[in-house]
Amino acid sequence: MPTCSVHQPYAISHPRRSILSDPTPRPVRVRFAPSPTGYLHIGGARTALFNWLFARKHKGVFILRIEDTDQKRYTAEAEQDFKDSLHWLGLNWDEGPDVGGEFGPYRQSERSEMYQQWANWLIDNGYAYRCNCTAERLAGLRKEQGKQKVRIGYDRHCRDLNLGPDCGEYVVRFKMPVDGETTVYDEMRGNISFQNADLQDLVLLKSDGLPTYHLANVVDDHFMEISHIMRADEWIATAPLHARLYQAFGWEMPKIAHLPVILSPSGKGKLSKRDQAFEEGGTKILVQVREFREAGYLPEAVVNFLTNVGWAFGDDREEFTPEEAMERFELKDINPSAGKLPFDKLVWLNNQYIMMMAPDALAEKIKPYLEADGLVVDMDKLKAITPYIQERIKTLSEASEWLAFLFKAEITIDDPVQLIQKNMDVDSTLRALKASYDTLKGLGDFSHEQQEKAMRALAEQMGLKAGQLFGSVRVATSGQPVSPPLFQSMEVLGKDVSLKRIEDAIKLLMIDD
RNA sequence: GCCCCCAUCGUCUAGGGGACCAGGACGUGGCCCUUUCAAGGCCAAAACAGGAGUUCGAAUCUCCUUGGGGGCACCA
Repeated sequence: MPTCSVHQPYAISHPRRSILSDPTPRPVRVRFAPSPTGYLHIGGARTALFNWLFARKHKGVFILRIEDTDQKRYTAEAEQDFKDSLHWLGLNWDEGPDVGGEFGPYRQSERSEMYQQWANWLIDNGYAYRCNCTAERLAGLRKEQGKQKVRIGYDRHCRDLNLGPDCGEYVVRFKMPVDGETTVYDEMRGNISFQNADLQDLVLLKSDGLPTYHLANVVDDHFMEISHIMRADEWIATAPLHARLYQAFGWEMPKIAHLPVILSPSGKGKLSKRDQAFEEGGTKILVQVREFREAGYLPEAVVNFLTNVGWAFGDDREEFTPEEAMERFELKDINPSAGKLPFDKLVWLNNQYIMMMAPDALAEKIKPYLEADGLVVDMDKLKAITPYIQERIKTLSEASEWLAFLFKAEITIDDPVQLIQKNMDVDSTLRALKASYDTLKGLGDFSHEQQEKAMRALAEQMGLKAGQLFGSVRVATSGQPVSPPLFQSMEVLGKDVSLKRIEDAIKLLMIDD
């Protein structure tokens, strides 16, 4: 028997908003309410995106709310990453930490008093109760249930004990109806029904005085006047609890839609940090938004990409702006089935966006990635060459592979054999390089047009195919069998450096021979 | 084990009873273009998970099976 005093329930009248009787449609207010316990996950970003799209479509308000009630897992660094990532994607919030708003504070740790107050209200009105079962008892219960291959959860030991606030360390649990059923209307799926007998008396307030998600999200959504909830699939199972909570409080429940989750490319479970190590068809699997940024994807491409997973623009269009998407965005059009991210499509889309950019703007975007790879960037050179790599790079970070030879004083040719083109040998290659050297040296105008004119004539004169002659010079000047167009490259490289490199290649080939 | 959700080409999807021997995109293969690599153009292979039912008619509606996913915490 419990040793602590029995708490007598009493009814109090609590001031509360009643919007039940208000027939006017609510203004659209939606929120992204992440728990910053790690870096922003791409699936979280998709949830945020859909909320944002919906808010913008309806000229509503998009709110960022930080759910930091799990003190053990929350980190400030994670919260910063969430904000940075959201900003990077262009998903700006109208209310939230840093921007404020009249429904704040927007960090749950700053609202604990409110949750306690409403938890007490539930107890006082017979909708919830204190439970002082120890963690050991609960663990034992679970173990026993596991042994018997049943899972009925908490046994409601304290449900009718009417424990008072002086019963030691306690949690507050919701008194779920034991019979009947609870139906939740999902905007995408329609009615979802649960037998109350299958539901549990979940914890609302933890023993540290902080609320669980269930209490906090209901109280906050109500007082922040959230009109529509769009959250991940995994919340379906607890949706009936939330519905009962709204009912107990006498509050109107926001309309709700459960977004499909993103699956792991491995085919096993949800996409998770564990998938980061893998790749698919040569494309690295990315999980956190910051990884997409680091890998050189453009935020516009990522947003476009994400919008088309779980929802489709229609008209067989793959490329569109957020503005175009928000015009058509409807909850009912969201595909309720979970799916994988088609990374190959992102690679393609990113290249499409890169090709659409103004070359100078692209050069500016590329610069930091080159510098991150240790290159000292000459902006004039970069801008001059950018138009020629624009259709070749899939990501910004790939630019280094294409351009390093322009920004390095010395290049190395791994294997001199690379200088020798198809159907050629050392001698013919040496002749070709020497003739190219003389031809290029004789040029007064080192523009790529003049180079090409002269070199084509040379090829013909020597009885070589353009690819043979140009290939040797390409390797000589760039150190690579694959490079941006040869003459444009040499123009940017400059006449002196180009000739020097051809000379070095000739020497290399002679020594090697 | 129990509860819930989901199911169209390899992948992302269009499709809301006849307009579908199922359309698009990525990827894949082939051809063209071409100084490499790309980009671009053309062409091709490729799917309604299975079974019952409703209906004159089903990818579309219902049920069952199977498969996948989620949940069953003092985490969100």
